Amino acid sequence: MRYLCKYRTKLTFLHRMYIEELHSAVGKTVTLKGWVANKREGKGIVFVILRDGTGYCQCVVTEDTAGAEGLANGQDLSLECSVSLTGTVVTDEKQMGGYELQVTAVEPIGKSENYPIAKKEHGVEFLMDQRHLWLRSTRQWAIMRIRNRIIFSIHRYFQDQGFVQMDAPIFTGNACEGTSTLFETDFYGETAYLSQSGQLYGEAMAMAMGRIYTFGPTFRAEKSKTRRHLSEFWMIEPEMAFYDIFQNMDCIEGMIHAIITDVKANCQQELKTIGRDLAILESSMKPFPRLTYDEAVRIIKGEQDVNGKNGIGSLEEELKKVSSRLLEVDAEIADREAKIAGGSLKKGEINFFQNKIDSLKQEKADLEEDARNIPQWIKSAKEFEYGNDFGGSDETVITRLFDSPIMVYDWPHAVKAFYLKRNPENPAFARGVDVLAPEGYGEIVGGGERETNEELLKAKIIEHELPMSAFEWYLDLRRFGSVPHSGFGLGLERMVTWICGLKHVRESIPFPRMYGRLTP
RNA sequence: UCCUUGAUAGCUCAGCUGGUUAGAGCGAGCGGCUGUUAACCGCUAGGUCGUUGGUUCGAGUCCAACUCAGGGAGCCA
Repeated sequence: MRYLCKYRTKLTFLHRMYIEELHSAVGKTVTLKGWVANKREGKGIVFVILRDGTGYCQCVVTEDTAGAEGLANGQDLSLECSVSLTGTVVTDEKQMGGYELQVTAVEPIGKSENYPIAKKEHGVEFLMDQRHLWLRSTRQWAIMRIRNRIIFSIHRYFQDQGFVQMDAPIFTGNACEGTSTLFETDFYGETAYLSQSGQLYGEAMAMAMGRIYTFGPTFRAEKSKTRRHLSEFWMIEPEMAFYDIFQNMDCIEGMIHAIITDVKANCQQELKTIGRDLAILESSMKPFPRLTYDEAVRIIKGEQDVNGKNGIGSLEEELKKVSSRLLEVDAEIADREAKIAGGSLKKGEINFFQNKIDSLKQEKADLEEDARNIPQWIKSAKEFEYGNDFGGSDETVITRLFDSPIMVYDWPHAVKAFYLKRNPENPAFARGVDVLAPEGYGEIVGGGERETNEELLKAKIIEHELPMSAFEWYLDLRRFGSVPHSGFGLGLERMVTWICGLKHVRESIPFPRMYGRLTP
């Protein structure tokens, strides 16, 4: 017995493989280690969908190949228990991944009883409470792998060009844009804040390195309950000496193109799993339209069309579509409920109808949400006052008209941050730039050219009622070798959300921290 | 902070204008069928209807307050 165990361990070790490597092992005997993602049973046969983090593979256990003990072990497997399966690799086009394992040995590792996440739709709150387990689901697996790829491609984009990565501090003493959205904490008796941006430190480092980027967590105590907000999120903030706002825009565009190219090349399976419409990613590979604030405002107010489409008009159309779809959904629900009530259906059909009704109800709830929101958006777009910053709804109105991200620049200086440079030709405007993602995703990047003049900066700091003393070191950057420079901040989670086409940012980060959510 | 929607079994939801022992499907347990891909058949267990108070002969259903959650505004990436 002891000998057998030793031998088996050695054999297991020798042939241990990851699912993504199976293409090189057709006809060979290998061992896969992972978790049971799904299981279907028949008489004398068990189908196990095994996942090991690199992919999914159907493994078939029969008495013929695995023996009576193997079959019994296979039958005992439960959802999400861990197991080591040894068997022969065969090709099977019907399977996800294209391969199947004909199992010869089943070695249970860790049990799993009453796994809470079922093969059925769940509510958001329930899933969020189970986030530590939800991450194992196929869809979440795919999203997290795409997130990983995006992070990697961002590093590569900047490293390839010679940018230096730097880490900005998390504890900060100064409030960058007022104190209302900062998390306060005690720092040896002093008040410290959790960083909401590494930008000012990035500027200092750019004067040392030329071009840098930060990549770290940022914290904002905004009590926002929307699909775009997190309290803790990751931001990439490049800062480039001797770049003006237009070179800055080139850099942003290049980065986003690099991310899309990389994700498309390396995450095909993942994109397919989440059902992402790739057309919008394709059309985002061209240069992004660059609009001034003035142009963007005209579009939002419906005074200017884009490719024959009107912003407000298209929202009104959308509203009509929502109402008519709502009627269809209601009719379909009523129809299916009547058929179930009719009593002539078999149990399996009732089950199928019930599932259908559940998802229709979900769609109905979403449509009703839209029906409530869209009129508000139309109203706020019509009433948009020149000179204001864009709100979420304004971004929705304008981005619906484009099939790629757009860049809006030259904002009224009064509504933007103190550190932005004025347009030398028209000081009413600040050289800020926002990148708005299409499909209503809104702002994914905010940035601009920085003010280089010490006196203008001081005036702005006073205007924003910020404590001058906290910015002395920052002003030093203008006193000693000030140069034109620019930078931007990319919200990683918003980027992931857009690339994956998610409904909500909470799925774009492993453990979201948001208003009302601190666990798990 | 404001607006809006909601809270009924482990999960997803019914429960119409207040009326005797609160329902379904999934999941779980047991048994049978099946090279299966969230659609097979049968049986069993499982709920003080978010909390508190009120109206009423009678409240899951009506009213008020609170708590929690979804979405939106503001603010932002």
